Amino acid sequence: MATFPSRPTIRDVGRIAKVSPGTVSRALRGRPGVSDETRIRVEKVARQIGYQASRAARALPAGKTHFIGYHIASDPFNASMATLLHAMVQAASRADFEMLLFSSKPGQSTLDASVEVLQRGVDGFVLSYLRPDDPRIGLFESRDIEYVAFGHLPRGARGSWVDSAGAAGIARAVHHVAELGHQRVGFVGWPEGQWVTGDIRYRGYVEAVTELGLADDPALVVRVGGYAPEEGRRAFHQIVAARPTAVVAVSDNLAIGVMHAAEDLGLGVGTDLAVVGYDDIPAASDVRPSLTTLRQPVQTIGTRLVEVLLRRLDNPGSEPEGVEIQPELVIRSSTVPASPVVPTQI
Amino acid sequence: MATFPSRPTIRDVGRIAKVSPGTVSRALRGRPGVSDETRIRVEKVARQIGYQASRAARALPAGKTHFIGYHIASDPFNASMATLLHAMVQAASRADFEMLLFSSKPGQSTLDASVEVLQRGVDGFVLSYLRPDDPRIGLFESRDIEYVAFGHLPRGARGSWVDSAGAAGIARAVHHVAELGHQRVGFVGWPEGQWVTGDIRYRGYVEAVTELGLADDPALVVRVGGYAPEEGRRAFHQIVAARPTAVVAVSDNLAIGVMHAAEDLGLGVGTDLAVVGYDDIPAASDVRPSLTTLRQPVQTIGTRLVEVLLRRLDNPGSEPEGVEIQPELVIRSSTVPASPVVPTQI
DNA sequence: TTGTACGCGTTATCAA
DNA sequence: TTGATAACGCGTACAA
Repeated sequence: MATFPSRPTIRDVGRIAKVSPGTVSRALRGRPGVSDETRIRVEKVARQIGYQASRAARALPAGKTHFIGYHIASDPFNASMATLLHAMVQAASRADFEMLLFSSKPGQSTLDASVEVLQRGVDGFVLSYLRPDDPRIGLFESRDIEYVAFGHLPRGARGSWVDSAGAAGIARAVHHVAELGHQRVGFVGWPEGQWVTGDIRYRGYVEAVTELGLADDPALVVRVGGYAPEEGRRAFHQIVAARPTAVVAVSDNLAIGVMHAAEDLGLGVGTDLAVVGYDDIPAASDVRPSLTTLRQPVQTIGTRLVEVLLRRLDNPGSEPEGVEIQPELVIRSSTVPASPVVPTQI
Repeated sequence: MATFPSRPTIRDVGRIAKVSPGTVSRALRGRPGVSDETRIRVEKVARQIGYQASRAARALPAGKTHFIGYHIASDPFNASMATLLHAMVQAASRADFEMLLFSSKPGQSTLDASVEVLQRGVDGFVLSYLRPDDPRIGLFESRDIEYVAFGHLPRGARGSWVDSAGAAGIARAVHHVAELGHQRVGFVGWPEGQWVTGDIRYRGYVEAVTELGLADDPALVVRVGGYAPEEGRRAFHQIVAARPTAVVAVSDNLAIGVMHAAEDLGLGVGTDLAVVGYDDIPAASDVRPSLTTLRQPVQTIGTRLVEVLLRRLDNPGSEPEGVEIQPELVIRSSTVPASPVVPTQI
């Protein structure tokens, strides 16, 4: 690569390839109206001098920034973030897009932060942590901004989304422990109406319990607002009086908290109490007993999110897509046949 | 906020505030030559109509993109990534900068990926996973590109960096287990010369062992190339013949692997074998026994990284800064007084 | 203290 | 198939 004193521009390419800047642009962007011969020559020169179009200069006339915005939350328990982001960045780069990270300034709403980034220029958004009444949806839909959500959309939203099949997944978990002989299956979830995805997972629990004729006791259900294992621990203490012999949680972190609570109470996880998580974060295989869980293929999800978004960006009129990915039940040591004995009381 | 049909531009602000676009720019960017009265009026109008300068239009004439590039690696075991990125994004946004994520395309080197984003336009880089002979350093220094590294720099590099005090931290861990009575302390590290930070941590181990007069047996030291607990597990199997009663690892994930190996061998962690990790990832408090570890304040590190970089971006002539942050030894259940009994043999 | 005019690197339009 | 030219929205000299 010839070393240039400063960044080579489209004019440099043009001068060397003996064509006008306009032709260089057409050739490199794959637009029609360029002879194959010229296109090849231009591409070769561009490669040789290491030409890369300036983002800014490209965005200005075209009105397209080639940026995808992602609002990053402060969630220290999200162990899969690195994987998700990496997958998104990879998928984006394949289509010549880049991921722009932003977050809310202290006291600023996610909505306002999104508006700010939007005004500065992004072509679309990937949304996480979506609430049922999330104002971002209204904003984007009213302004025709493309978005795709990680997680099912609330009723009424007409956008694209990618999610693991939460209802089916949780139902699968309930079936699994039921097959092991458990009758009283607890559920540790998030507050109703907090996350769309959380509500769906709860639905899977209810459906499975009903279908299987398991104990349908409201005292077996508990909801927590956060993500930390500690919340799962407190949660289990709240339902232990209802004598669950198995617990299904909406996340691995909460499930690990349940395991800690069992330890507090002298209950043996796997023996006295079966526990199932959701996500399959690395810690799920690190804890002892290792945690049975529903594996969410985060990498695939990240890739699909971006692919779906880019497809809509390419043809704005197209139908929104919803992609559901079946989570895989990974059976480990936290679920073994139910103990015939009633668990120890506190 | 008045709703604009499309993005409000600097002209819109000017028209409403009854000043020229030039004055709007000067007022909003805090440049001299604007009366306080005018500046306040302009700022008010800008706020009212929700004006945000277009990134592209701003970058073009100024030659400054207000982007910080970060090469995101695919490391599923990096549980702190979300926290680090969030801290960096926050710190950047305070100074009106944004974080741009990029990664290497399949088969592409980190260097080439960096050159690509650089040509497209970024003002500086935050570097992770830095190797002693990392070619990025030469590139950036020869082209006067500002960068700051998460981790100590290799000898000869003259850039800024932020790191936890790895040598002091590991030494602190060795002192801790020595105080508990351990004489044969193993070390699970990365291959020499692989990561600058890894070599420094090893130095802390050697120094402490020497200073304390502990067993200085090469068979107590083992290095692994990866990050997965499984690597730590294999590592411990390799050094168990040297009869360590304590092990210090360069990461929590490796330490957790050591705990698994102890389980394989029927050794009780905390009783037969003391284990210390590094990082304090969430899983460190999830495993049982909970893991004693050196807490790396990732959030602080992320903030400082960006602050240090921005300071150099502001005054390019300034001296590079090196910031060392003391890790905190968090004592948990994996380190208890040494057992008087020789550990079980395989 | 403020306004005007130019240019940044690219893409789109229109003419050749 | 190609070249010339006019934006795109902003920052900044320079002029007023």
